[in-house]
Amino acid sequence: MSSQSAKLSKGEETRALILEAAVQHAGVHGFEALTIGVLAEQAGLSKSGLFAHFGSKEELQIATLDEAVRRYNEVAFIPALKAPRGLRRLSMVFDNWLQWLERSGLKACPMIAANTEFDDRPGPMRDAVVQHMQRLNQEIIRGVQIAIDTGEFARDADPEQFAFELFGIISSCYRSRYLFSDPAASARARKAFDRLTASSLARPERESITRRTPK
Amino acid sequence: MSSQSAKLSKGEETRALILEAAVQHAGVHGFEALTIGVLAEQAGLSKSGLFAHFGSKEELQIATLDEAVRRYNEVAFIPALKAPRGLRRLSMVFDNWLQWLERSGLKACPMIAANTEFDDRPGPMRDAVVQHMQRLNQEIIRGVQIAIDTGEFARDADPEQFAFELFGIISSCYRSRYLFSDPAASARARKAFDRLTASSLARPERESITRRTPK
DNA sequence: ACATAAATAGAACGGTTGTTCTATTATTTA
DNA sequence: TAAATAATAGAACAACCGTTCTATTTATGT
Repeated sequence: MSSQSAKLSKGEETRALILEAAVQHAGVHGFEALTIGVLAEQAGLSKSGLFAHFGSKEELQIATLDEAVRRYNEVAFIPALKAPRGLRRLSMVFDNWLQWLERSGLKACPMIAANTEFDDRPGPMRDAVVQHMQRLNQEIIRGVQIAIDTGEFARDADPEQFAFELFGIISSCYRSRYLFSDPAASARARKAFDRLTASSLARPERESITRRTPK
Repeated sequence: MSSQSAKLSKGEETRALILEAAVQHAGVHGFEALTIGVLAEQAGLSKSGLFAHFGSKEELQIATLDEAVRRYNEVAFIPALKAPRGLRRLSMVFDNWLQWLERSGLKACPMIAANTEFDDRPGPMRDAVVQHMQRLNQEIIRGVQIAIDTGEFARDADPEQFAFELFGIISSCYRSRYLFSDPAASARARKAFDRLTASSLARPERESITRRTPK
């Protein structure tokens, strides 16, 4: 089940090795702390040797973000597409999202780090973050639209609002986990997600669910 | 209506001036980028002159975070306490939270920056962040509990779950605003908040609200 | 195997980092 | 106003930053 390219040139090989360390480091210490020297030592290279692979620190940062997103898609998003269209797929996208750090062996999420680090600092790095996040947002919106099409969600459900709230749940889950060290974080996120989907369900189903604890 | 101390010593005065610049800088560029040199230049001081006020970079970071939290309480949280107990107060806490950056003239939120920057990096700075955020979380929980006591919220409403989701809405609002530049961000946050409170309302009210668009 | 190209090392660059000194001013207190 | 104290400046420190060179080693295509 090895997914990609058959043969890596020496350059591509070490580049991948560098990005492995870089993704890990960026998540924990941020993209600005992604220094050439530290990274070179961590990868067993000289500063100039590592530098030659990217040409500038900024390009290294962008390459690291790209790699993080690539991994997210590989271990979380794409696998969720094998779930049947509609609510179940949406639910799997959500579950995989919550688990993607453990799946890829990361201690912290580089995407979230990049998000807050560059959301108010114009430049190529910010542009890259915006592009990636917009795309992810669009995927969620599309997933909701599909759930409307299957008839599971109400026709007047609001995909953009759904995506907005979904991002919020993920954010809060990360804070609960890594800042508050709350073991119930994932359960709370699940509960929030269920409440979110319940409010989007087509009417007959929705009533039956909101009333399931009538007393 | 000038709230605090009558007279500032020269030291306290420049310290406040430094922290003004520091809070602004930390929000945009992060707490690690809170360098002595840049900050000294920005405040019109020598490096060593500024340094003497804090003793270490770490203490400067902590002082900056403390100042940011103090301001948040001053312009957002405390003013919301004059709203009547219960849902209306909770609603005002939420509104003021969404507006506190403009109210204090900040371009980015230092608390959120600190949150993602130190959530996975042990040390005194992380401890300070955790403490502040736990306290804020506790205030929200207490606000929900009050709304239960007034009878507005159902007796089985879950204050911790409410706080969890509230944090998520705020987070998502910031991303929508500053990363996506979405002018509808605040409106979406409001809508999410209304949906959140609706699901916590005492039964009679809740039914009347969830059914307000029966068709 | 050999020529060509790619990958890496090492030294050096000016600049900045946090921090520690010693002086020298300002400010407060008596 | 004089003495004591606090606030600030300036120079120096080793350590690191990103980047640019020139060599030298290693991998690649024929």
